[in-house]
Amino acid sequence: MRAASIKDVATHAGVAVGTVSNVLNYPDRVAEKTRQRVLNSINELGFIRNDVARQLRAGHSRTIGLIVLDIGNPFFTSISRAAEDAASESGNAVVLGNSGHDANRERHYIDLFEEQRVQGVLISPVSDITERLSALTARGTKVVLVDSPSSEGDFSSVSVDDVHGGYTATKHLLDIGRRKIAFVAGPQHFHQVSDRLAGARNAVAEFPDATLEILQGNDLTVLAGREVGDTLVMRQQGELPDGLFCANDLLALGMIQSLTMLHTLRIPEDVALVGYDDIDFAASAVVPLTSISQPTAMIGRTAIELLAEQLDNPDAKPRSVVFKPELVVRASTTEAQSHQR
Amino acid sequence: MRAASIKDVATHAGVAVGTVSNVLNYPDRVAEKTRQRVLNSINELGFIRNDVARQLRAGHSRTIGLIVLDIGNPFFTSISRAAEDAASESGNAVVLGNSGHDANRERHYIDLFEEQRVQGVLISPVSDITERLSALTARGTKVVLVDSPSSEGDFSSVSVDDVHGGYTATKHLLDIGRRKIAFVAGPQHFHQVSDRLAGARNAVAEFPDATLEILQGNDLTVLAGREVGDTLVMRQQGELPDGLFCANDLLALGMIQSLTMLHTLRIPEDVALVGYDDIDFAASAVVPLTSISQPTAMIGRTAIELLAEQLDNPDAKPRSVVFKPELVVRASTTEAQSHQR
DNA sequence: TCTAATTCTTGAAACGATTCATTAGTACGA
DNA sequence: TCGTACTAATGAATCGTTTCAAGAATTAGA
Repeated sequence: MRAASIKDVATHAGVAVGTVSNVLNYPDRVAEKTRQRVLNSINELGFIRNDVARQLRAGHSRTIGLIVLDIGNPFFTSISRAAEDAASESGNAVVLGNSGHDANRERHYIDLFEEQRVQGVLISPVSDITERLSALTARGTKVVLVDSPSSEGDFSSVSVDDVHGGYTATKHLLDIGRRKIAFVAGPQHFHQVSDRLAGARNAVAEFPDATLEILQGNDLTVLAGREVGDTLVMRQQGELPDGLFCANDLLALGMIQSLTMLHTLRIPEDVALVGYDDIDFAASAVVPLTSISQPTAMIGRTAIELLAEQLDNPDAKPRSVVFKPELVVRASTTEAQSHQR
Repeated sequence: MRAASIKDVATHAGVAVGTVSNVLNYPDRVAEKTRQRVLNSINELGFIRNDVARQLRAGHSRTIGLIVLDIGNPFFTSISRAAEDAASESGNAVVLGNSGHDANRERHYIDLFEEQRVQGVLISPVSDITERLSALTARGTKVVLVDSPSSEGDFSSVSVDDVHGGYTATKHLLDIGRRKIAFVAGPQHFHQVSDRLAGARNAVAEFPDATLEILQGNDLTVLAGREVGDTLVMRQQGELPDGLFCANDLLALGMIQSLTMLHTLRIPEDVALVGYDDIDFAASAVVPLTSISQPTAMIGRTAIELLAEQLDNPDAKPRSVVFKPELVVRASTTEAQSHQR
């Protein structure tokens, strides 16, 4: 009941193991007649090549590890889907690990991937693990940072200019006349949060009569957004911001939920709202959400390409690609509520 | 620059390779002094165990393959997260493959996983691939069907009683007095769709004055839901259904989007709405969605357990677990719009 | 001090593929 | 018929572990 090996096939076909291997890898080195005989044996025995043995001999696998911060966030789902597609074009598979913003799980996955001798690791880091990643690189496993700029240029990286995105989002609110801006934050040690806030600050600084308030959420989830929103709706009318910029779309969806609950506040008339990431659910929210679109498909694909670069030319300098995010205007910031899509 | 092997460690520590292996796998077979010496060498050389070689020797990997229908659907994300957690408790890793309802990609992943000699495959099948899966089993790779009942009892399976779920959803609409029911379908060759419809039929049959209409969507996505919704809002007032049951939440969210767009229809007063899956975004929709909750975490975890069962006892009969889904009532079907959560 | 029992350590074999230097076989021209 | 040139096929070595029978070293008991 043991799975058939190349040796079994060789015996069955009456040839040497090397010949079977050639049939699989260099078919035209083998005479037509022999090849047919071997192929028949392969079918008859139900032989499936053992990739583990192949990898051992080759010294590396056909696998790429991807470690994301939150698989429940459509932003990362979308990236991983793109990475998977791009990788499979070159015959590689992507193994997905979900750190869930937990440094221990992150470490666990790095260890696992290194033991599995993956070709490379794409990672959206939770914590500062430059050291661990350098060790990885030193031993030959390539690393590409995803959605995180390379601090010292040690690694290749794909990222999106979050400061610029934060600026764009906030500038848009200011441009439509809002002056009492609030930033709905997530935990500020997430660089995504602090960078977007920095951008918001830059934009507000350009308008002397504008103010920026920070509403602290304790996570980047819908629930956290609702919690922040609930505190907001309790305020006096005059103390409300008229422009809200949320650190991501999940927060923004939670905000919408809270703000529309009592039907006392109108979006965007009373409060205009901008999210970040432009996830699919943002476009299909009941008040379609203006958001900052990140090219997730490009991010995933580029990560794979940067990795391929490193693999093809081991001495290549790491390269960083930074995308510019784009504003997508929808009903949550447009007074004339057009219903077009 | 080649990664250090166990042999390098042995040389460096002045012991035999077998001893290094023992330090890693059976530490108490090795004298304290020797063990320390070996551990030092391991650290100094930055040795990382090569899991590929280990697997080759062991004959199997520590990896489990999971093939889902749509990684963009939070239903599957949630299952895979649970499976991953459960697997990691026993030191196994889950490799995720996304078939995207495409039979070719499905086949591709099965091949890949078999070549990688994964311990087992958890799969939510697109097409009827019983034959291919039987071949897998015959060669020693265990199979567990996920969200799909085992047709002939050939494989272990975890599923949820979709007929019952469809019944429950529809019965709820009938119980709150709705009689003109419509089922918003996805492609009917998805068994999830046809089963839920069957349940809906059963419920409607219990009420002589009730009717059931089928609105055909061409996918199980938010966009498809909007398309169906758009055709619906064009209808005359009298021809509208007063109770809608959507084949899944994504469709339902699209429906809400369309129905509320023109502010001519009220949910639930004019049309009550029930979805299916109870994804996170259902609870946080602006009209919180009544839905049929599936125990996704349990599904993922149980799939891993069923697999473990097969692995521990290769002769164990396949076992099928069927969960009952549960109705979760929210504002989309409750006239007295309570704002509690 | 000697023997027996116990604990440590050794190193070759095995896992299943690929590689590559050799050998075997074939075809052709002289 | 022989030699040359080429194509096919062979099978041992290799990748980095784990396993395990056997040998070496240590300890305990008398």
